[in-house]
Amino acid sequence: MLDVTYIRNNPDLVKQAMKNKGEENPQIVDEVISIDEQWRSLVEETDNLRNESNTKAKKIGELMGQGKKEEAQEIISYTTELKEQIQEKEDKLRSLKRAREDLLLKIPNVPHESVPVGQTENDNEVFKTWGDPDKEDWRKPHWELVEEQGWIDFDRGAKVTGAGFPFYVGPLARLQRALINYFLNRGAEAGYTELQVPYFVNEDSARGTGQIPDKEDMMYEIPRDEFFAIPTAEVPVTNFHRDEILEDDDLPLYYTSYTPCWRREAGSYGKDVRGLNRLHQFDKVELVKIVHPETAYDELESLRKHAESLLEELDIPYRTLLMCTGDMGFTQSKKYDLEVWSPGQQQWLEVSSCSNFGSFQARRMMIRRRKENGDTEIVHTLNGSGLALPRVVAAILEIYQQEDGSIKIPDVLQPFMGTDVITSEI
RNA sequence: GGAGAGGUGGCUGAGCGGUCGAAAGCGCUCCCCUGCUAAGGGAGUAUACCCCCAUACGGGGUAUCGAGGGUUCGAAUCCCUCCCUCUCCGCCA
Repeated sequence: MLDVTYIRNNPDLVKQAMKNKGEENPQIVDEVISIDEQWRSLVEETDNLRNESNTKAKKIGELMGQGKKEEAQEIISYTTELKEQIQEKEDKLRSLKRAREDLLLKIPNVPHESVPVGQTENDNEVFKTWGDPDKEDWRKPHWELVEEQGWIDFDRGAKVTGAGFPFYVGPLARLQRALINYFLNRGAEAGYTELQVPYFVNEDSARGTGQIPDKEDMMYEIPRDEFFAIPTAEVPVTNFHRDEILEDDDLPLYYTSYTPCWRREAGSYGKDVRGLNRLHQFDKVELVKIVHPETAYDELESLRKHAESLLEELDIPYRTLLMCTGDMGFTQSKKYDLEVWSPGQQQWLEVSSCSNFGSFQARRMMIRRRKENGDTEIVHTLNGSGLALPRVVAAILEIYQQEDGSIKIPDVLQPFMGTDVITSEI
């Protein structure tokens, strides 16, 4: 959510940002400003009436104390009238505020000037390519391999829960655990504090990071207890500091957290959901930063580099995309996607998305910092995956597979695996 | 799940229908005194929003005493619903 004052002072800039992001109705900027104006003038009127009412109520108290009941009674009949007027205005105020809020929630974050303007994924900029994607490849897609070897059981997963909830068996379960450990350790080395978090969150938290309104369809719900299963660790981790005022000394805050993630993925079927490409439950190590507004874009670069370094250490070819305005998402001001090369599928798979949200999330969550002069200021938040497991696993299975169907283990994972190769016999 | 107690400012803790945004203590900040150490004196010290002044500073107002609703001219104080914490019982990893 953007600051209304900011919108009021920069209406054209916000409208242009909306157009660049492919939003169709930039005129809601004008609507917000108009409603805000009405709201503000009504606030003033209402506050004045309340002031009068408060003053009179005190007077009544005084008179009652002195036993002057009749005089008090006169004022009471006046304040009773006042009360009705106030109530009327309060109702109007409430509906104006809600209308303003509804519109504000429809205005996306303003992209940073370094973000390329564009409509679709074709306008994203290839920021960096690392390693050598093998375009002509004999290797099998990971789903064939894992089924042959019995490493991932999609069918039993479907029996036990449903499609998109696989079992990882034996060496594959161990491989995932190795990756989780590796990612968490690397996060710790880079200064991220590890958090173990609740896997269900309440409505306020879902609202804080922007899953609701609008995106509630992505989440599994537990209606009886009014919880949502987290679609990413971002939700509990960022909400960790909701409604807090942080000291400047505390900033920047870096957190990392491993969690399963649950996503309904309603409406996505077809070939890009094969195997590990898209699941309803998957594991992810998430990175979250809460930072001083002035350093946010530098923090985004270091976040991106950290995520990239993980892929480099695993020796997996990847490319980094700088997302264009139209493809970056509603809440982001700048975003990089990291994609690994899948030789078995001959395509790129997204394994991380590193974003700067500016003050957009923090404003909804009221995470602030204390400035030198005592004022408060909304902080900036960032997050990125470091990394999402299934597609990294898919890439490892495809890149590291050998002709006999065994999988070499990347060097950095061997200490966690206790072996340098996995075969069906393990 | 059952029974009881409670949720007040950074913390401790008063207040139980009017003059309470809230005593007192602690902590913190600034100033004064004291030539080290210790101690003493004074002032300040929640958040959000609106208005004035105007971009620093300042002034005025409104709301908030777990959350939401209600009673009342007036609620931290009374009533209702919900959330959370603590104690005992039950259950359990």
